[in-house]
Amino acid sequence: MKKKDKSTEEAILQVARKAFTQKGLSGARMQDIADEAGINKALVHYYFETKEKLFALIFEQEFGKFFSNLALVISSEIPLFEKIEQMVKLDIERLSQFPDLPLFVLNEVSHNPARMVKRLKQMGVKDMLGSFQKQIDGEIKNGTIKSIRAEQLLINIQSLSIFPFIAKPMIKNVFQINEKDFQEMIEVRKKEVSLFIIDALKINDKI
Amino acid sequence: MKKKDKSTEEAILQVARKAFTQKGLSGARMQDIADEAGINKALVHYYFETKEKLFALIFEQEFGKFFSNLALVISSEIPLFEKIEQMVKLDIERLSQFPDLPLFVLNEVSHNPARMVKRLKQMGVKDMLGSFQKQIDGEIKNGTIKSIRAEQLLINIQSLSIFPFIAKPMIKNVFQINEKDFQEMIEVRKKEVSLFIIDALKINDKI
DNA sequence: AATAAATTTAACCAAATGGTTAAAAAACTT
DNA sequence: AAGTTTTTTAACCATTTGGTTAAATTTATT
Repeated sequence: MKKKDKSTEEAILQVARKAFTQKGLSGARMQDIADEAGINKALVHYYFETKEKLFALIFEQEFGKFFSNLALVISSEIPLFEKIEQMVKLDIERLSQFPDLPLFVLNEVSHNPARMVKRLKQMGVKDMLGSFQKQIDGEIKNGTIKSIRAEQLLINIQSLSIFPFIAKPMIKNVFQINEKDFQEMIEVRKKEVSLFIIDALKINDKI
Repeated sequence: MKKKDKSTEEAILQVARKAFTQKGLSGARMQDIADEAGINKALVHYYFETKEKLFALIFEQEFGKFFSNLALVISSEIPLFEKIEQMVKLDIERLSQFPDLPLFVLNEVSHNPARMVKRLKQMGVKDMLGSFQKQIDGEIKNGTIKSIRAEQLLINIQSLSIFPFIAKPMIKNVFQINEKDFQEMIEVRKKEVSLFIIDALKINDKI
């Protein structure tokens, strides 16, 4: 039986997303996608032609999610520390919703860097970086924060936000915690990571 | 023609490692492994029986590398800040040698968490964590560092060290840098990440 | 209701893939 | 040198897999 509340196309996309994010391009099976969507395999091809095209579609969507709103926050006109707080919060909340996202995106970008190039150009990455660099250089000159390159800071922010989701099964095993504990740990991070970063940046004006 | 400087078995392992780390379990092909090792496919099975067994072997080796010496440093009897420095240096130097390591290990752990469980027990992870927690709690009581949980600090250290390697192709594209630039950036991180962490921990004794 | 268009399916197909087998070749023993 | 064991290969095999086709069914259109 088929649920008609969602169109067939949507149903396929939803199932394919799950399959690809969990098993990757080579690990996912068209037959499984069809089965799980409750339809014939030929129908998947009817809507999306090839596995590669279906995958490319999913990848584009997920790649978009991966960067969603980040550019907006980075190039917004708010104070640096506030901006860091917002970036961390945004990242962690987004990833709490889509925990498989970063491993999937980074994995596929590694296997096929070309796939990302087009999409990156579409988003205004270059401008974004320029304005952020300026803000940081300003703060450094003001003596508000220690000297650091914008790229390094950006990488630090993203590392601290994203990595725990990539390493989730490892973390759960190493620290012997269950899903609930993990989510609590993430909640703690949502508050503490931005403080951690800000503390690392602040000038320690000992007298 | 075959190079006999390395035994066939070793040659297979070497080629298989490359294949699996780059393409994953489902993406790698036994035929490709045989071809690249310059031998017949049946010979791969002669030495390692099945793809799964060959993969498991490679995974164990790489998983070992992933944690190599970390336990030693964590449970060593040196001051906290020095320990952090050593951990970061160890991590980044190891990953500079094996850049594909973290994505491969974390990816496969995600796809099949069971694979890691045995190996984790072999290493003394539990004791390691206990002693580290004590050291940190000591420093907190001493007023040397801000309050933080050992797990969170450990995750922060690993995030900052490992993530850039996982995101390498993304970073190279976003920041428009080539391989050499990337390696220079990593060199900078080897020095700055530990300072970043230590600064984040230090109490800011403003008067 | 009749017709046309879109959707869905069952049955196939060719290529790829992990794995096997039996024989040849190489290395080792005596 | 003859015999034994180990290593290596060519040729297969069964299954899986992405993809196709032609017919059936459902959904518009008139």
